[in-house]
Amino acid sequence: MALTAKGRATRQRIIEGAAAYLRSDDPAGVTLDDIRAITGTSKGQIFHYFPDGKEELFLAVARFEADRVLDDQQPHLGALTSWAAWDRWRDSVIARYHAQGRNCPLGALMSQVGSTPGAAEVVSSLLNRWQFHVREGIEEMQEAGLVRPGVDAGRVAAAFIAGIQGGVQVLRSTGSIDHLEAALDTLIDHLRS
Amino acid sequence: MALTAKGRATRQRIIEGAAAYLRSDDPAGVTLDDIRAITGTSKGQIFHYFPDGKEELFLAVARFEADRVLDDQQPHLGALTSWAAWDRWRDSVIARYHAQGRNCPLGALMSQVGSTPGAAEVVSSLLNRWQFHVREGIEEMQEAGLVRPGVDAGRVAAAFIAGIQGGVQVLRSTGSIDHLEAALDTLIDHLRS
DNA sequence: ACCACAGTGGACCCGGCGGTCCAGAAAATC
DNA sequence: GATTTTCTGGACCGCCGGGTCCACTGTGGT
Repeated sequence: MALTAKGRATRQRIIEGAAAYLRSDDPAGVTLDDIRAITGTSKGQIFHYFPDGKEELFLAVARFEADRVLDDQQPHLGALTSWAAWDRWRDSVIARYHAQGRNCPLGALMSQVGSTPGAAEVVSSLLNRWQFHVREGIEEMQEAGLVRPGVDAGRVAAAFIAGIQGGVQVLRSTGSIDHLEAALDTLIDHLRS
Repeated sequence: MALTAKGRATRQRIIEGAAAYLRSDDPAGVTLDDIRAITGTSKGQIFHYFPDGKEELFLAVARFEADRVLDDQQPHLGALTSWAAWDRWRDSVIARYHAQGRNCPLGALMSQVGSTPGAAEVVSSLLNRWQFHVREGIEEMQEAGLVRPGVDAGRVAAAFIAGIQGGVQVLRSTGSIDHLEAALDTLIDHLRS
């Protein structure tokens, strides 16, 4: 399948349209017809660009969204070298999810994990990269003498990832962002102590 | 709808069978026909006991599972009055989810949240009760002088809930229980410091 | 013994959704 | 400008799954 410039544009339009739609609705209930309508395309095009149908399209959306998640935290996430930087990162995460409300792109991915095998790998990769950045940040703080050397950077980074994921999940379920804030603040406190 | 003893038994059989099945499979893909087959019943019975169909049945399952989640952590969760008790609780949570692997009853509930309104309330209530017990534990430890009074019990309890939820979610996505352990250990460490 | 109502089984209906197919428009290649 | 390839539109199909219906079988009360 060789794509022309026009073809690539259409394919991208489908992915981004589907992503936006999945972000704002129950992923399980989204149909190809919805996406067709939203993106102003036709069934023919969807299956032209994604021969394996829904699964392939959703996987492409998952990859697209996974990249967005980390991009939205930059440049803060990439340079956690001072307490002020940590606070800025914290604020950016809170702000992002606060704005997004209960509609989480990652949630859409997660719920696909069970069904499609490739999705698990996308989520896994995202989580790894995320945790890596946090761990780097902790280690840099340790080198700068700002965090106690006894702290296990890998372990605390893992706790951050868990706390954020859980906080977002609670946000999705209850609409309250308190848990996300509590998790971030408590763990940053822990680093400071 | 007056239920005889037999009726109640059948109704319960449906709920428990459905719960077990939902626990071990992708919730979104489970059909009434699956449940009918598993529980050895018929369509007629399902709609006899759950007139509103799938939604009502799933809600009943959700309530059933929500109770189980807390019951499985007892008696530890109800008496977090010493460091040893906290460790036992930690171990029981890890053991439970380790045994359960990537199949999480709460996950099934969560993915229903978007669709059915009642599910949100069930999850919300579960999370509240859970967090309440943890908070009580922290406060008791403070009263006993084992935890620094400066710790905000409510906030740290919220962080625990977030950490556990996130840890379980990572477990579901990647199959690794490391994040759950890291979250619990880091937060308990935080209390100890 | 009878009757009323709970319990049970399963055939059936119908709408929705993923997926197929093909014909025609646009565009690249020569 | 002819031909080949890509792109687009939409009619159509088949299956699957939730829900309905009704006939039949217990079962408990009087």
